Amino acid sequence: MKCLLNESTEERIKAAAAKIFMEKGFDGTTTRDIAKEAGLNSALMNYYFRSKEKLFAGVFDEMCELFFHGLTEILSQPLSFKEKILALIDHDFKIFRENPALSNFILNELHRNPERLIDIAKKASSIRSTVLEKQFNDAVASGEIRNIDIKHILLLIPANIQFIFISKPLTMKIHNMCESDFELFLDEHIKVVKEMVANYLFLK
Amino acid sequence: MKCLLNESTEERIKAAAAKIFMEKGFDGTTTRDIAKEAGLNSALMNYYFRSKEKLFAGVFDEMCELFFHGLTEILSQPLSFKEKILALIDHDFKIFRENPALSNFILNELHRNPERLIDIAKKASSIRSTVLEKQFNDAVASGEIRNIDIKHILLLIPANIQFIFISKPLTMKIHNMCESDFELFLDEHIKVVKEMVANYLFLK
DNA sequence: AATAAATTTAATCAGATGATTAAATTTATT
DNA sequence: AATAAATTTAATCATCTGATTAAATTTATT
Repeated sequence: MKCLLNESTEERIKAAAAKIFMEKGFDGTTTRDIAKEAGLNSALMNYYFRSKEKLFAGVFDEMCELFFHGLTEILSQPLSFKEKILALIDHDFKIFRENPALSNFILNELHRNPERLIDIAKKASSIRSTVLEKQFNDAVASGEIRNIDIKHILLLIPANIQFIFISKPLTMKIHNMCESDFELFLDEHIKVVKEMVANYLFLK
Repeated sequence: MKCLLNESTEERIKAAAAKIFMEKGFDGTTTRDIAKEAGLNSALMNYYFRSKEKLFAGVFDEMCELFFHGLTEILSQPLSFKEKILALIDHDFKIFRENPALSNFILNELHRNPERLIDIAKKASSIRSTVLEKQFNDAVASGEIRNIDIKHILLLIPANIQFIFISKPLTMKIHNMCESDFELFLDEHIKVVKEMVANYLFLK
């Protein structure tokens, strides 16, 4: 019986699982939660995915692709280093804005379960690109970019993009923001971030 | 029977709970985990704290005090706005460095359980201080501080201090850092952060 | 020293959880 | 149309979990 909505059962389970795992984390999510969200019977988790853990691993893998998408797509493009940074900021800000729980989900899971790091390094391989490193060094040598270790840059960018989403509940509460206030704040904040980063990193 | 170490049973349970909750979160922690860590019998959770939830609430409350300590202690001191920012950076960096899992713990819990925000606003009350706001406005008017909404500053500072700890597992993996490499990186990074923030915020 | 109160222990409970099972149903193949 | 294969369902299982219970032990009080 193919489902009512022309979506396969497997896909329905995965979509429901992604939603609930993102909200409640692995431990806080029961197979019955997922089944309810999908409108299916909980035995199907095991029929299609063998275990809750394997279902989670699949969801986590896909979310990591999304998390690192900016790095993999932007940093390998034929752009100057400066252009890459600005493009990365725009790209990542868009991704995280569309998936506000993503960062918290991935980073918390890495605290909870460091073994998942084993597979994750591959996805972040573009960070370790020697091409990028050489490009960076040339930009420093030409006086275009501030002379700091590239590792700091690769931390400053996600810090200033992701933290606002990680701290969203807190920020909204402290400043009494409704959802639309927060959206306006996001628009402003990304401008501040770009200005600050440019001001510090780009010397000419 | 007072325990071997001259610490009360209640304190031993709380300390063990804080440790395990910080590692595994609420859902991932069992009362038996805590009992084992404390070297006690799990029925004592209920004897002393009535429930796992109440034990957690006590631990969470204390961790929030620590999380907001910089804000409550530094922002109310008789310092210029600029001095406050620099003092806050140093203070917070020290707190989070000593408690690297703190930020992830608090912020993830607020995602998982937004009801905890009800009590949290009180602890962050110094953020909403009219004294601070006036001081900030004066500093802007005198051309000392960049003219942006203070909310952005109150986000940039924790972003650049806390994110490095939230993303610690990932950063260490990506850059193949051992613990001492990471400590060195921290020393460098805080310098970069201070320089970037000063460069952007402080106009004279 | 005897008694009361507090604390601790070990066993047990009721409900929840991931997983399994077997039957029912649907889809695919002959 | 009959049969086989795949999918779904509902019940059940074994284990775990927070909580309770009653007995044992320790500490405090008289």
